[in-house]
Amino acid sequence: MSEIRADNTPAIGRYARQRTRAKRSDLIAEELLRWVLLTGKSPGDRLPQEKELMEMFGGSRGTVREALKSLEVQGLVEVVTGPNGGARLTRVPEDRAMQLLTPYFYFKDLDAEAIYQTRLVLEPVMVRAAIDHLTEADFTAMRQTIEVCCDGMEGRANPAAHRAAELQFHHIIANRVPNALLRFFCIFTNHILYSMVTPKAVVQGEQHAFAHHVVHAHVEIIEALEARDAKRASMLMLEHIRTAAGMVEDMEMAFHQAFIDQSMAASLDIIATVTGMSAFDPRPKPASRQTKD
Amino acid sequence: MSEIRADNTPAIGRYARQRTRAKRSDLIAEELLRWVLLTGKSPGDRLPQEKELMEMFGGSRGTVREALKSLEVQGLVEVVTGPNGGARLTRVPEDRAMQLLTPYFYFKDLDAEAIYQTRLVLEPVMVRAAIDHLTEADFTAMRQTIEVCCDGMEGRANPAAHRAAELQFHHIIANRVPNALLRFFCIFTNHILYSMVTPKAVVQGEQHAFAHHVVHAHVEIIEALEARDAKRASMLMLEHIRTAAGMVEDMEMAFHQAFIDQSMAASLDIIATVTGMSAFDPRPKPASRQTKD
DNA sequence: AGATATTTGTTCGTATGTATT
DNA sequence: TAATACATACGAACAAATATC
Repeated sequence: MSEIRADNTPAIGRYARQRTRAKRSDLIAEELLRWVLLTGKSPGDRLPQEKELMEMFGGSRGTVREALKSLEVQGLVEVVTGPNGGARLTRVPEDRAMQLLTPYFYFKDLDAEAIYQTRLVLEPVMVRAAIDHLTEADFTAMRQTIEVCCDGMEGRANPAAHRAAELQFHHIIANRVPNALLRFFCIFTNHILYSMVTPKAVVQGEQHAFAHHVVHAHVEIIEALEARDAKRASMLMLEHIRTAAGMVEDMEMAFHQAFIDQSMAASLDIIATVTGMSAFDPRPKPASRQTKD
Repeated sequence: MSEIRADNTPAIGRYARQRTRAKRSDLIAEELLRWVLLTGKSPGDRLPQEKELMEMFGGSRGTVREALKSLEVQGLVEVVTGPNGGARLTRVPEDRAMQLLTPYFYFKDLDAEAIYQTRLVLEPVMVRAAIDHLTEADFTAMRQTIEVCCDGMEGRANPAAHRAAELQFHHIIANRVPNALLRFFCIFTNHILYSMVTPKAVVQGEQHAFAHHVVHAHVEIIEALEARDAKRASMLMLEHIRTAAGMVEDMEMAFHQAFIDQSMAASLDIIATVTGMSAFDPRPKPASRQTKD
């Protein structure tokens, strides 16, 4: 009745139409979170331990643990073993938030154009917002990224590090945007660009012109930033992104279709995992009730 | 070595420094996700069932279930009971993604200024991006939101519905932005505004001037949109947000400090929950082994 | 429509690992 | 070092949901 919506326009603030009946563990997670917020807990405060939770919500150990798992995955609590252990309320770490949002774009077929269009909007604004908050350490770090880029162009740094450095430059600026919402958007955009575009761009050798442009632009931008010339810095950034976007499109870069998080891509042995799951067994298996020699 | 970072600048693509030893269920969740991506599964495809997963990863039922729970919470899989049931790969629903990201801003102390600053950047761009993709149904829906606003001003619609309609107008436009990344940012910004600002703004009666401005601006914007006049529509939107931002600041609106998700705020009996947990017991408790009769 | 088989959901009891004291 | 408190993990059984016949 009070709901207004065009065909596929979901109403704001409406959540998971549960096609299946809500599970008990989900209900408990919800209730627990509500309880935590309403009792005014702050980050660091302890939640009741598992036994108490079992009593409070009338679930078994396994169920309560699944509920806790839910909150843990969302980055809302951390849980540790030992005396004084248990679940503690936490601030959601920034990387966790990005990690949680990334899969949403898995099947969205984001291409370089979409990402660069977004950067074109955000990065100049970002520069204006951050320029008065950049520290000496930031400038030093930014210059370091440029050095790595130079090394990369001459083969003295590996391509992955080179690419990372290019984006790290933007990350350093983004990190000084005071507005948490805007800041997150800036950082996440670079994160997603890094996640999706790195591999192919790095593999191909033809990005020399691209790399050259990046260094040149970054140097100019640093100068404007140090002079605290917001207008010029913003304008340079706009031109930089615009130019880079054009070059990237020319490079006809391919994306990994099922783009894998950097966390995985970094640590993985893809081959081993694909060829046989036998490769898996990080721990020698708890062996709870096996004879121990 | 290859890592370059200013003081608190986290490197892009780096993830949860695990302060505690990784849990087995987390490892399994990670491996499973990797396996799913590498075997080229598409949304809708089935994952192995619990029994198989236990063999694949060498964990007990409970452990495997916690891993599955992790993926489920992230919106990556849905799991159903019955024959041909089990976990299926899914596209992460948009509302799920927003839900996951929202808690990150719990303790960020976002204020109206920050949100409106972000809208000021995004909304005019959003208008340009969406203008060629708005349908007749969209215009109809937008006009309906305006009607509700008018009703609200005259007390014929409840304040909550009134406020929702105001934002729904923007949501309809945002929903037609083709760029998935930009679209998400626009929608999420409105979502967070709705989550944080609604209650107080609605409670206070003094928003009449605000409501009046909104209706006026929205009517003008619709006209420009229907004329497919991107420049004018964008400019009107910019003015609209700027004006609204000023009025909102004057209204000195308070936020709920521990802002509770709409999903919760909607369904909750806060009082009941606070006064006594006894109020909780959505199901009469499985009563697995209790006498039944 | 009803019975049945399949697969997840939940429970209990118990053992193991780990950090604090 | 030993005792303690807590999470982590295992395994077997039963409950509930759902597709198929």
